[in-house]
Amino acid sequence: MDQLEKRFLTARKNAIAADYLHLNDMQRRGVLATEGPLLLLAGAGSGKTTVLINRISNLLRYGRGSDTDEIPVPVSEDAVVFLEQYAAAPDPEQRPLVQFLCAVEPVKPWEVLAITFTNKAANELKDRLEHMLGENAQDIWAATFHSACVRILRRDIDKLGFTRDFTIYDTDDSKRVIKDILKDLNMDEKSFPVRSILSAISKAKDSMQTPADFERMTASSGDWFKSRICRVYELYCERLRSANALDFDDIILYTVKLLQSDPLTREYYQHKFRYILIDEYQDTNHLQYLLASLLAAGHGNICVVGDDDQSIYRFRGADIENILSFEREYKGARTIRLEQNYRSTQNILDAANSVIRHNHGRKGKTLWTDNVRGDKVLIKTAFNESDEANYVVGQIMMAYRRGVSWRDNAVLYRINAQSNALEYAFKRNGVPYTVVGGTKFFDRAEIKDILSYLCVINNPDDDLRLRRIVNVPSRKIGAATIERAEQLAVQTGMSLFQVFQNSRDYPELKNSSSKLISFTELILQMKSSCPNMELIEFYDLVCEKTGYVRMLEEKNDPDSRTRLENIRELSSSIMGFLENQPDNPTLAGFLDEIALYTDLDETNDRDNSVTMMTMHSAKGLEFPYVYVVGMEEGLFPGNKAMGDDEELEEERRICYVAMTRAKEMLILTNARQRMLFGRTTPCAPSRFLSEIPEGNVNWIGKPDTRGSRQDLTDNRDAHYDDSFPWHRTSQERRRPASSEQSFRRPSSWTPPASSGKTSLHLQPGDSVTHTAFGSGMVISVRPMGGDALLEIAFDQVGTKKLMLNAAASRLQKK
DNA sequence: TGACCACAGTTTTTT
DNA sequence: ACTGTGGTCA
Repeated sequence: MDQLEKRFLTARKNAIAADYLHLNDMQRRGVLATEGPLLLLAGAGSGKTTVLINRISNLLRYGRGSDTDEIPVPVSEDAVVFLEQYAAAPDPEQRPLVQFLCAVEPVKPWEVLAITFTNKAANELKDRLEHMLGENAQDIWAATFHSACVRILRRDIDKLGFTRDFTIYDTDDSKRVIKDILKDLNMDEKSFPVRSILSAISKAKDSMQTPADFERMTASSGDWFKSRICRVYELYCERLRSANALDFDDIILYTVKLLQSDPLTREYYQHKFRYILIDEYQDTNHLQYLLASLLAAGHGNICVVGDDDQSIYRFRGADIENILSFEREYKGARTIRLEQNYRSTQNILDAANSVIRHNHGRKGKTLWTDNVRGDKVLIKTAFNESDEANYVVGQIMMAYRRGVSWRDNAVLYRINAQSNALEYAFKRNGVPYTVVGGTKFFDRAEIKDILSYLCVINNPDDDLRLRRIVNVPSRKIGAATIERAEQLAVQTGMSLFQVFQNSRDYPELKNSSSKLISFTELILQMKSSCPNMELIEFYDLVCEKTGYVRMLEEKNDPDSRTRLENIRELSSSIMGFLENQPDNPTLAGFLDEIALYTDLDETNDRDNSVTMMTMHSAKGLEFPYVYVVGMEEGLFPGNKAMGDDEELEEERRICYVAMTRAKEMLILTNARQRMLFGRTTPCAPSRFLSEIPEGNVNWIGKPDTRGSRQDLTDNRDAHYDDSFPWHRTSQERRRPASSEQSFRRPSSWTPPASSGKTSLHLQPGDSVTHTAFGSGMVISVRPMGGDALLEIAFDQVGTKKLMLNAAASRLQKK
């Protein structure tokens, strides 16, 4: 290689790097190292998504130009000089020419596969890519493991003996199947809990054990218990197969099987995906690892991003070993650590680092930051859970008066049950809050019912969902009838629906035959009108013709009203689907989307309330003020983790995740006694608290330095007197540049006045009574064209959105 | 076939 | 404390 070529290579690298000067050194290395296996260890708040996005943009712009010594075209002195100048002083105008000179096989969008775990993450990735790359980004496969696999299976699953219109069973569907099997096998649900059977099956699938493999394994151990479960597993697979259904594990499992068994399909995808990126690699299970390595085997360009310290999903199969042994699995892998944190203050990071250092099975990373030292981490020991809740709400109210928005606060807990005491205190003090998690929209019975109708219309042979809705609303088709029909279905090999249709031919169904047939006709009639209608009109038709809506209207109690509203809500998510997915606006397309998309409640950025959620749900989020409650032995770490090192380390990682959510201020609280599951028990402070260096904390009411009497008597107002390190105003504090700043409001902020024709003036925090929904608290008021959208948290029926003018006559301010 | 009562379980959650 | 479920009875 001559001198000029050497100069060219250096100049090329520098010129490409010049496009990424806004990144720090490590981030830029992650962007430019395009070839071969790469492990990106991205600590909390280290700008991981930014690296992913820029990495993809680099691939599309320059291909492997930044990471190869190839020189595709002869080099001229002029070109080298030009690049050297560009690298020294980049001029955006020149970029096209730079791209022309530096690119080595620029990557096509459809050659990139970017996999995430959640739809939310996938969408965020897509949005940011589109923002950076424009239309081009549309063709990048940015998807969750499951949606990518469904896409692959919809093309080729017939090679595995399913048909391409397979349905997807969610966890509830799977449970239903297990329950049915247990009944058939005369097995007791108490000795064989559905949950643990399901997890045993999931585990077997994760290690690619067929029921036969499973049997072989258990036969040698002679474990009767396991052999029963094995039988259930066997039947479970059979039933899903005959229903042409896949559960969530199957989606990955069969994709792996397909790729393993069918060379053509395998080679197609291995060739197609030149570059593979996998986010949150620490959360992958064994099957997902296999899938990734199968796909990457073609070009070998696999980049995994993750943080072993944030692996908190062991209970659902995540195998931390995948990330720990990446370098061993992929020869020649490079590792880049992103350790600069842009989120938290020094004190918060020091505290979090010290806690996580107590773990052994980890890669080892130490986060550092340029941010200010900030306030010390605050630990508050409260008397009991309601004292704790009052303290938290009091601190948040004090901060509010100083100009901190409600939404700048998050309260994190280990288990959902802890939210009760908090909600009570927040309600009583009129502080708006939102609980994340709990019952999901798509888990509500009425939603499942309506979706089941749609599934059955889409595919009448879907026995499972048919059974769910055949008698809802009541059509006088009872359990006995269904039981008999089911037996016939098994005997004849027909689906339940077919048996219903032919019920006149079977004496044992004679009595209910007319009811059954009018039901099947109802379904078929709807099915035939489906192709001729807009999906949204069809939805209304289904709601009406099935009598489901009428059933709820006739009941007319608060509960039914909520259900009706949810059904209407579902129609708006159909509209959302139609907006986003113009390519496949069919019923089948919608059902596919819905099956993998459980998380439609986009967190409303505009409503201003304190967020309450589990530490698990908080992963990936950040808040200026974070309260972690329930820092007690037995709760966090939980009793179930005691004495199990692996579990304890997982709890510690959860603690690390929770602590690193905080940007400015971290408050940890524990109670000296707590009522949980109806029992009050004394609690010792969590071991994690003592793992924080004393220099980084300020512990209020540490158990051995203060009596408990005081807390008992004036816990209601105690929080106003507690010292809180407010020695600096939040405006003086240095915060990293981020979009979160934009919604900070001045301290004089008052909620927008409600407008409109009524004399009712409401603002967040007001208590109201509604003639139908009972008493509640106004969470937000948003003016809207002469009217206002109210969001009210009712004590009995949950949070509702109402239009002020329409609701005014039924509302009264307390 | 539907209503009522007793009883058990109760981490964390996505797809 | 609370909720959901399964079994029993009218």
